[in-house]
Amino acid sequence: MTKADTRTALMDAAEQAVRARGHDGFSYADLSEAIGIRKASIHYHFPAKSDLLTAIMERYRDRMSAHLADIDRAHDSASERLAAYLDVYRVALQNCTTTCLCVAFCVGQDGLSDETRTEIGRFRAMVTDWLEATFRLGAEDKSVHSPSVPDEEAAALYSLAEGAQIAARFEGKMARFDAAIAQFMRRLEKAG
Amino acid sequence: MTKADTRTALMDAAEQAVRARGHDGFSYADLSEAIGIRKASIHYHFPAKSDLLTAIMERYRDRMSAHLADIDRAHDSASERLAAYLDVYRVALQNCTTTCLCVAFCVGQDGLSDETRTEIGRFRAMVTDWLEATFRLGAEDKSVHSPSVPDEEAAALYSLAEGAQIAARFEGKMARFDAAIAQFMRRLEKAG
DNA sequence: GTCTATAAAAAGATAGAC
DNA sequence: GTCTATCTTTTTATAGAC
Repeated sequence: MTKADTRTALMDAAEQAVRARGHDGFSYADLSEAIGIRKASIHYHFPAKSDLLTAIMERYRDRMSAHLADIDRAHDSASERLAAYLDVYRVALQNCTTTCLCVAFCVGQDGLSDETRTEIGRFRAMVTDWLEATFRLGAEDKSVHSPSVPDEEAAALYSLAEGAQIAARFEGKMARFDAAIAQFMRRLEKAG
Repeated sequence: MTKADTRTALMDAAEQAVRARGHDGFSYADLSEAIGIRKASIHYHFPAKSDLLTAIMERYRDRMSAHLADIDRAHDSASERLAAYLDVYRVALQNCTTTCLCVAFCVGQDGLSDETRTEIGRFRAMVTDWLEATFRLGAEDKSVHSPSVPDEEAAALYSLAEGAQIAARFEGKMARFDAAIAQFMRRLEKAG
């Protein structure tokens, strides 16, 4: 394993752990067991746990940024883009075993470093901006029914997506996620 | 302080701690400092931490049950009841310093005991049932505009309320909560 | 009921050999 | 880069005096 490989493996294991158990719910010992490396060696890659937490949040933001760009490339209408957005959150549930990293971090955020919280803030701002822009497009291309003001639509859909994850994760049923977003989905013009 | 008083003080401190930092984000040492009692003494009231967590979730369910009954007594229309419901979640934010206990517990739930999780399940079922019944009333009394099927409305509003809490708590702005629910609020008939 | 004393285990982190 | 060894602090919990 190269240095980069080990680093990636550590970040992968840490991200899964945070999403499943929260940032206080796992230790370097857990990662040690997960990827087969000694506890002390992890400190070479990430001196403090907060460095690791910041790194996975930063990576998540990059990933989401790429996701949103892909969505814009793949779909022209606001309705298709918003449906694809919700699908990202749906997939992140991993059959109700995890939430997205942002939801997992936001609870108990008082225990996070300033750096990690800054990353979360950047992530949320990016998603909110994209949603607002997409709802503005929806007002233009008429693909979203009974539209409200874009910033309220953005705030509502973001909250709905995260809340739906919490519910589905707790109940262990993907159907719970789909039920929560069903009403919104009916506001979207079917792709023709 | 009587035994009951100490028990209550411990539960109050624990509930605040879970809502602010998550169930892994506080220890008996924190409670010890908060209420002025030795760590060891806490074990007399709650032998294990999981007993304490279960107790506060159970109490929260009782409190919410009373809340919902109060709402039904105070308001006749579905629209007024749903507005009052959202206000409960608004108040629970305590100026963006805490979420409701249910949101705080649901993230990192894998670390909870079966007993605690059972209590959470009962809580969620109770709230979902009440929301469904209230949306059925809304279909009757026409106080909710463009109604969908009650169970989807219930799932959506529950998720919206919890997601709005996460957003407002992270951003530290009550306005964020209000923005997320604004669209829904406009579907409600103003009280006359 | 609450205290002191204690302990076993876990967590985050560092030093230095290889 | 990863290891062994070590350390400090924290966490949860128990025993027994008062």
